[in-house]
Amino acid sequence: MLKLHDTLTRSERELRPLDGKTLRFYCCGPTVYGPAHIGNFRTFVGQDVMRRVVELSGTPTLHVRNITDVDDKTIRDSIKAGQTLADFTRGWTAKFHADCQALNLLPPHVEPSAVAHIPHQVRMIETLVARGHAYAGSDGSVYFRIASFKDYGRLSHLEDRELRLGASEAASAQDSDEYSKDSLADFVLWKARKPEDGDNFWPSPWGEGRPGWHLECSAMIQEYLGDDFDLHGGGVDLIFPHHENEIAQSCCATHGKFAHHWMHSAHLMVDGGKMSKSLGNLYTLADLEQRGYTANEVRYVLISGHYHKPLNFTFDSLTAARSGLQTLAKHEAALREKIGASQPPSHGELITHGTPGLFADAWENLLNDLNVPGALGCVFSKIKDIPATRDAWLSLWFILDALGLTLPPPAGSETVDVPADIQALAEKRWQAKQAKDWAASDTLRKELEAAGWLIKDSKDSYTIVPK
RNA sequence: GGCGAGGUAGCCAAGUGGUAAGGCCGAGGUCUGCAAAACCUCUAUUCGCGGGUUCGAUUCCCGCCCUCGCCUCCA
Repeated sequence: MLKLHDTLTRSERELRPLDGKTLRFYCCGPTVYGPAHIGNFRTFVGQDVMRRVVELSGTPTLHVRNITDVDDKTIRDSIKAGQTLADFTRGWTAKFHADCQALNLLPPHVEPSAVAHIPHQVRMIETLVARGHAYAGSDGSVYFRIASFKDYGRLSHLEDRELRLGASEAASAQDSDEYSKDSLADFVLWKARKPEDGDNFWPSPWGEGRPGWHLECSAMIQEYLGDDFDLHGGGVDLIFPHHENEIAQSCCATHGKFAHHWMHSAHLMVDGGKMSKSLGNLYTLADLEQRGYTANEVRYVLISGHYHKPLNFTFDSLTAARSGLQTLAKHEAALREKIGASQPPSHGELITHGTPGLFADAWENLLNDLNVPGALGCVFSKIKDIPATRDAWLSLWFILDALGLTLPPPAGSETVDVPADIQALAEKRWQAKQAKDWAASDTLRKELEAAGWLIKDSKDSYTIVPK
């Protein structure tokens, strides 16, 4: 049974499905107005490890992750791009899916889009208005009345004073919208149509407009997971206001408790500082692939720190990931050959037949609040002396699958096309070497190196690899 | 200012009231004509700083310093 830190109670709690069968959880997904960056993916990868551990423990999951395809940024940028909102977000959603697949993320069972659930959101607002938790402002927007929910601030542990402080700053901004609210800290559920929204508006009992950001998650959670569900996750920055607002909306619109467990991932930092576009250190998967790194290497880096601690991303860590994966791959390949196995077992096969076995210590680390670095340490400690048995091999894959790691071909095993002239030079060197003409042999090797090729000799043959 | 998360070797990063996993890099060795690969060995008397509790603290308590995040549209 997985013990997972819970943000709300600030303690580690066992993650038990409410219905005793399936772990039902929701993760806040991306806003599709551009490529997701590796910081976003740190959160998704962490959630993926959580899901894999739960499933490998024998508990099936119901994983729901939304696509935010309507908000200020998607509208703004789609208009800028001269595309309809639907066309614009479809493209970025496809890119997101491609990245997820490259990173070996298990696809959610349900991936609802905000635009496809406008009626659900409108219904939820109607309920909130009917129950006195929401009101229409003078500007045609609808707001949630924070004062009507006594537990507001419980997740983020913000006191009334802090909430008011934020509100007073908003007031100083003199945004005319703010005056439509009863309290400056109230947040918007339905945004009245504005000229800059273009064609992107929907009808509602309060006039044309579009839903506020926080509402979509609440509405789609109710639709797919009900009033109570097991776990909700996201990055730490979503704790406030996003998740706080979700709790308020959902608890007031339903009679449920909403999420029974909260998982938040710490931020990814770059070169010791925060990631931001202005600093030029915001990387996407494509950026890193262009520099020659693989998605699997990126995944390794993203899980190499505990999800609850800030992780510093550097290119050195990416290089270290490559070497580490290569070490694992080498031993795994040798083991596989010895036992005559072919393809690694699939996630599904491991769920039904897999056990931690030899790597029980690594598995314990994972069950202990997803201690991935600890688990990796256990794996590396044993991998060199792993017994040549099928059980050991399956146990290894049980852990690797929990981490969602795939292994690259061991270095030197891949076949590369060697140009004929290089091939000829290499052959000439081999002949010189066979004739024990070391001087000629070394000269030819240097020539080959200058051309970008390395010669690796073995007892009675050699291989040519690109430098 | 408030709230929260962190500060462990050159880099990344676990962990524990009893004297510091693992990875990467680096060094030495075995092997090799020399390399490469592989394998072996080594690399923090010390866990941000100062106090306290304790037989004993990196681990608990107090104070301080630093980093990061949130404080209404950021994973």
